[in-house]
Amino acid sequence: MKITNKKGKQFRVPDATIRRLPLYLDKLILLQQAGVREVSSRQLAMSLDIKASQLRHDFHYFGGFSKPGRPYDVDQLVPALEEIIGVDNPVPFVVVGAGHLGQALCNYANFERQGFPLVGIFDNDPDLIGIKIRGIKIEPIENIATVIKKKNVRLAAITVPSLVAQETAVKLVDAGVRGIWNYTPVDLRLPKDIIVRNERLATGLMCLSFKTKRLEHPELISDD
Amino acid sequence: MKITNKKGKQFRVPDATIRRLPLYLDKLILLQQAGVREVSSRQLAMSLDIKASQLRHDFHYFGGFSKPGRPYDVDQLVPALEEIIGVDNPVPFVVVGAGHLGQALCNYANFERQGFPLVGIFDNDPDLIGIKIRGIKIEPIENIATVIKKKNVRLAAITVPSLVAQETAVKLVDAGVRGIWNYTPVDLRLPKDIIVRNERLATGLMCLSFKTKRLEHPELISDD
DNA sequence: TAGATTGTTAATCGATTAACAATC
DNA sequence: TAGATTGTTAATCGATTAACAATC
Repeated sequence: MKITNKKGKQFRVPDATIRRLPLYLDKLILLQQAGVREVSSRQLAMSLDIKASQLRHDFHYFGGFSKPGRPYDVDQLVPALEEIIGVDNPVPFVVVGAGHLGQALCNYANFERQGFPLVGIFDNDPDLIGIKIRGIKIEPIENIATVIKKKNVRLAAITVPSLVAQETAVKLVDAGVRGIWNYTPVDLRLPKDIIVRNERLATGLMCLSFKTKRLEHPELISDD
Repeated sequence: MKITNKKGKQFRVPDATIRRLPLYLDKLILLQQAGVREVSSRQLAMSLDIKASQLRHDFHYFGGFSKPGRPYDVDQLVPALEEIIGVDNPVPFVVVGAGHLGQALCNYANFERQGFPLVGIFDNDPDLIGIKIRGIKIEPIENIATVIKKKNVRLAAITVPSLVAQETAVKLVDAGVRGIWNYTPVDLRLPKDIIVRNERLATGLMCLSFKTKRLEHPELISDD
């Protein structure tokens, strides 16, 4: 991803770095809550099981979080990363589909703590409509557009049945959603400028299975 | 990951390749169910949004799925990949923690279809114990060891509260579990030969946020 | 045969790690 | 000062892509 900073200088941030930024922020918030004021690249990297030089290399794309000789100031670093990642202001999101998975997402307290307030839950099941989860009433799907426009929602999670995944996604995009967190096994067809993140549950189990299988047959492995 | 094949030849399979194997299998099973008999690297790669040469390169580590000039035979490729990934025989797994997330995982029909039968659900909440999900009764956590040993379970998903995540993981490992699918935000400390896969829900939202934020400010981007 | 396809190697590209001067 | 630390560049490592002979 190529981006331009405030001074107009263009630079390219590797995808691998982008994927690590949330992990850094995650750990730093924990440290902050624990009252830690300073952290070195070595400490922070170790807790994330990566090399310190990799962390400094990542930070170097954005530059100037500290000075040579001084460790990082946690209270400075947290807001700096929040701005880079785009969670310096709260980023509201909605969940479409209030089955078990949808409700699990809604109940996940960490989202709010990390700057993602839940502002809407939608489902078409009459038994669910009206029920409150974390203070949010489940609304019928036909209300999606209204809520999204009113609350200026940019992100939505989809946990609906496969059969209605595509049409749900289209409704969301039409209403203004820019990023979709797709928990269905469907390949959504959406305009190129819409970011889709697919969470494929079963592939996680398969990766685990592959790796543990190798470990059950030591004669088949030789770790280096 | 370095492995040795049946002829005793050692070779190293890149992690990136391992991560793609389940995706290949996933698509191929869909094709098989749709009655498709043959597929070229080009077709299969396109549906996964990767290059055909990458797919052939990946397959080349395991070798011999087809012959030059002939596309792949779906009915041959599926079992071959299943064996490589380690799902040629059913791989039973259990879910510990029957809250919304746990129940969502239990209800996910695709696991069974992909070779991962659910054989146990555990929770300590008296209101949940005894309830059946997909024919499986929720049992108290103290029963974990018995079930795992009896059914020879190697994989377990943890969706318990953070506070008891570590002790739950230890119980599982002591009972014989080799791979843990960790849905808690806790860094589990376990023996090195135990494979842990962490699913960090909040980082998914953060990645989405980063990318959509850039797209909202076109002046900050220049995609190449 | 002509067109399509695989297996396989080489070339390119990207990501990680090491090294170290500058600094506290 | 001595030890620890960052920012930054160069070196290494790994992953992707291109190219093409062999084959159907």
